[in-house]
Amino acid sequence: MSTHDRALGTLREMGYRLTPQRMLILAAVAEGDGHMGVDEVHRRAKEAYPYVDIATIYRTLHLLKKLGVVTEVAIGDRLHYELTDPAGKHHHMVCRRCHGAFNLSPHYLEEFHSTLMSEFGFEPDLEHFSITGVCAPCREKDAAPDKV
Amino acid sequence: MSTHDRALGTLREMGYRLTPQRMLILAAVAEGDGHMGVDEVHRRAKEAYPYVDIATIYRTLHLLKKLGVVTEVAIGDRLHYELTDPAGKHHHMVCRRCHGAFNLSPHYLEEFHSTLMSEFGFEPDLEHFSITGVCAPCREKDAAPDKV
DNA sequence: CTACTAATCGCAATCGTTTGCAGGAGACAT
DNA sequence: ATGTCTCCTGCAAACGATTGCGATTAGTAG
Repeated sequence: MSTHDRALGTLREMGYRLTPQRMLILAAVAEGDGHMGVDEVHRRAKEAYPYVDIATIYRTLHLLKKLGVVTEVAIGDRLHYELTDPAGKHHHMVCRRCHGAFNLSPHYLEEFHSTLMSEFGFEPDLEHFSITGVCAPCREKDAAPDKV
Repeated sequence: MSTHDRALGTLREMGYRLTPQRMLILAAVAEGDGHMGVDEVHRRAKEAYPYVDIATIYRTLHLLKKLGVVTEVAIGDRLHYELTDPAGKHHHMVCRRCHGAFNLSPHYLEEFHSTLMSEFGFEPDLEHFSITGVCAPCREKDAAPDKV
């Protein structure tokens, strides 16, 4: 049973209707490898059913996110979506140059989390967390620019 | 010489024009205590000159940010602006409940920064950094709800 | 002070996202 | 299969933010 099928079950269990649009949108996110932009989900969904409205894409992605079926990732200043990783949560490092997204184990944030808690009593939301920066390959390119 | 005056000088030095609108907008940010939303900057600027367009507010704030005169802070999902802290950079912890913003010394992120560098060669942008979460007072309120 | 030039502005159009609303369709009982 | 009840959808309007464009104006030179 795929993550995708299980997600359809989750919808029903939580009392939400299983509409063609929702199945289409979920399928689109599941088929795409990695993070998908809203417009790409829309484009894919329209291939199967041209009348899906962009508003439905947004509403459905928000619903799936609320159910924990998909995860929201900020890439640049746009939100992207991916099937929630069943092997465990992870964060993202997003490269400002190439817009590549790299997974980061939560382990690297544990200490930071507990420091904020003990020092300030501040409980940070680290689930919806992505760090912008420059990845190693792009930094190398900057340091030693190729002949143009 | 105030930070505000120095900022006007910075504009001229960098070859930008010193227009009434820019002075108004900078004054609005300087007068406000702490982070100001774009609409509040607009409202204040309009008090002195009712024709300032919201587009000018955005363009000017982006310019001032590029010059390092103001700092952009994400509060909730809206961007806010404050005069760049001359006493040194700081990050923000923003409470998801009360929308309060608390300063965080960069010191707390140093180790995280160097870990990402050494482990992944990833150079994170930690300047434009704010952490969403729940502050101590709001957490207490949650734990021991008052009689309504 | 006047004239010139390009930066800057206000306006309006546009973008991506969200929301209100009326009609359409899942789910469930009969 | 039919009906009933809501949830859900598509449409269009609205929102905050950005951009193109012609008009205005800051800065500089004469």
